[in-house]
Amino acid sequence: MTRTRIAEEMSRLGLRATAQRVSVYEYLWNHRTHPTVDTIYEDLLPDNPSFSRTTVYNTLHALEKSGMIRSLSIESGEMHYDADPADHGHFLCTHCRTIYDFPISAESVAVPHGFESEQTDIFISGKCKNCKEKI
Amino acid sequence: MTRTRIAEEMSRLGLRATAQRVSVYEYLWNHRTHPTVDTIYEDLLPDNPSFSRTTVYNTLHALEKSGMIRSLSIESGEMHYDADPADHGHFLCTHCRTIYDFPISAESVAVPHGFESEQTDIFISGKCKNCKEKI
DNA sequence: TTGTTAGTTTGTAATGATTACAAGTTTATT
DNA sequence: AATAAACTTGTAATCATTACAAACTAACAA
Repeated sequence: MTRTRIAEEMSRLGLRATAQRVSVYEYLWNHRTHPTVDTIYEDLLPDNPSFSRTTVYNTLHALEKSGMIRSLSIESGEMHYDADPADHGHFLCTHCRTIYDFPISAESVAVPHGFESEQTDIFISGKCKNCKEKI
Repeated sequence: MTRTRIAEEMSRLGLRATAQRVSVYEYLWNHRTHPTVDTIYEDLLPDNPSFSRTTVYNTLHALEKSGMIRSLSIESGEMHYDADPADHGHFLCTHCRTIYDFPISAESVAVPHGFESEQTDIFISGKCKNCKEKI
């Protein structure tokens, strides 16, 4: 996704497409590892020396509110971020700490009658295929 | 559940059944509201003046490790605790902040082939029935 | 163009949940 | 009773996140 298209998408959602915001989203789009605020900040800093950690926080909150991205509290401690806001599950390997995406079926998310679901998080932790074979 | 039976269960799992630990578990057993560390601490303090917040943390970690309870990171910020370790979903009402339990079906937890699931968390947030009707 | 205003960025300081640690206490075992 | 291991407690540190205020930037009107 080009920076121009990212900027257009932000404008469409009523967000000012500042250089910093575009950079954060571009980073998330290109790094599907569900990075933390700190990883994003540290990786973007070399190319944007004036970058502030607070800007990363502000941007992520704005993007999440507008629905462009999704936050994952799959680990206690730090938040992770995902450029894909569509419904899918997340698997955290307790050995290598990798977070994997996986598809979920519609019936997975059946809430009780009368309840209105706004956001669904399916977090599973365990051993991933790689680690299971290596250990 | 009596304190004696709680103590027996702890011993069975290789945990020392101290008065403090039994109190924490007894509290969780009787309060199915998924309380936070601070709520547990504040509520138990009047009857146990020497109680320490650190003991609540230590106890909850020990109980979780042994499988007697479950921790929920359904809200960023504070951890919630649940006396029921069996698989079930949690619904957080974004209006009244109540956390509801709900049943989940077996197919909800289908991880990719080769992956080994150790823990499953299904968190849904939205408006609960009560709040939807009142608003 | 210039001025005005609202929105954004940035750095620093505060907050608040959690963990680290060490000294004291309790429990299980001999 | 003696000993060692486990547990409790209070205090101090840690660390992600938020609050805040000043500087900056973009949009828009006169």
